Amino acid sequence: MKSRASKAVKSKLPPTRRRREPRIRAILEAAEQVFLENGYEAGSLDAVAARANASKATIYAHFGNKVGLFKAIVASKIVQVATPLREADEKHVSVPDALTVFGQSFLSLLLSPGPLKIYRLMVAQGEQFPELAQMWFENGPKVAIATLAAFLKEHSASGDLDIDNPEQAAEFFLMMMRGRLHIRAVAGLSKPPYDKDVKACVAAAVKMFMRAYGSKIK
Amino acid sequence: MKSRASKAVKSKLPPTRRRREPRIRAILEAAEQVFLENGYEAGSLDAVAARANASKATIYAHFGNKVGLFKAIVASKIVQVATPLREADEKHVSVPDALTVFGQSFLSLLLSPGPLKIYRLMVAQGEQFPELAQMWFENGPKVAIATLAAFLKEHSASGDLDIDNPEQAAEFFLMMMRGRLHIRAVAGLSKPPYDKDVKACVAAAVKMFMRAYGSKIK
DNA sequence: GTCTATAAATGGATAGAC
DNA sequence: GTCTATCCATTTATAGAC
Repeated sequence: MKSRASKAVKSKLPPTRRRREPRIRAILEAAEQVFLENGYEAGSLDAVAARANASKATIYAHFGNKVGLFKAIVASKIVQVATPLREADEKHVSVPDALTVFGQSFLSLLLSPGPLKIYRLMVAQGEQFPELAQMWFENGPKVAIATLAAFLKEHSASGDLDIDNPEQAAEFFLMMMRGRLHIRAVAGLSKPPYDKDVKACVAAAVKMFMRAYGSKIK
Repeated sequence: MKSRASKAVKSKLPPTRRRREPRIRAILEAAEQVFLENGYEAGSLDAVAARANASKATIYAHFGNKVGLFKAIVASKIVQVATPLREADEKHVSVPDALTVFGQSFLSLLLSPGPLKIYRLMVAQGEQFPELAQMWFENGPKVAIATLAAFLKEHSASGDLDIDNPEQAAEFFLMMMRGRLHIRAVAGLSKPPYDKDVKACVAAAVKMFMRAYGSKIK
């Protein structure tokens, strides 16, 4: 059923023409597809090899075993999907506007396919791969909280907000935005696009947040 | 390694002595253990049979196939762990006190082993079993929101609270309580007991909630 | 470095006896 | 209703050639 035309490929691409580490990139891409789509248990190395147009022996030569390949691919994907979080610039007029912009980009990221699949993997396999779970938490949730907390602390010092515990307030805001949206998405109960829901959730969360923490002195 | 002394058992328990549906109960219990502990893919029917001291053929006779057994066991477990949510009585003095009591029991439930494992299963396999995911959401998150929303609506009408959208406010409160606690627990990054964290999270959420929604007229 | 071929084990599912 | 025994597909992993 799953025939691979490896003979034809081999004749068309002589060894010298191939770049160094020729199959590694293909294997990594294939593994990302397979594991993120099917999970760790259901993702087979046969499927990875077929998708990468490589042999299983090559996979073992480079990654040792299934665990090694899984760790490599998930670790790289974690960093990859988390990078947008580190590019948070705030040059906005009012605090609510800044919260809205930040919130929308954060929530959109959270609901996009990559992070959603990583979340599923971490929830399902976190106990089996503690280092990955740790890495995911440090690069994802923790960064989001810290980034927002810094912003809140700043604007609390300047009198725009009235916040005792910026970290906690940041957590509250991020959690409130999620509401039912994220939980339903990860369980497969809702499908994209989420644009409209994202805007509504962020707006509601901003309103509630300002009601609680908006400076009364003005 | 996994030898089963089925011969001895058979001679000691004659057919008439066994209750009706003799092996079903044992199989169900074993399946709950195996699937909740290992997930759907990694949970094998061999393991279920061994734990139930039954044969795989008996499993197939009763449940048809692996999917059938999985659905049966998860559906029953969903109802089982969700029942405490439906027993919410509120006869407390102040609104903050009621929120605290409700919040603590809710958050403790959310972090206890059963619900935690069901959550992992639903996140990992939700797309594969939409009916189960639906059932879980209706019996879990939805009930929690509805219960709290009814309480909030009541106390908003009586002037204790100042809330436009009770459902949304309920969602906010439930999400705020969770904070980092739930996400870290499901990913295996923290272990019980959570008692101290639960109290702290609930107290913080109640404080923030009252700050936003506490009636100003009094 | 990469392949083909194959070993070794596991796991879902069934046939047939009792 | 339950068991033993078995089938067959899949899957992890390796040996050895090129």
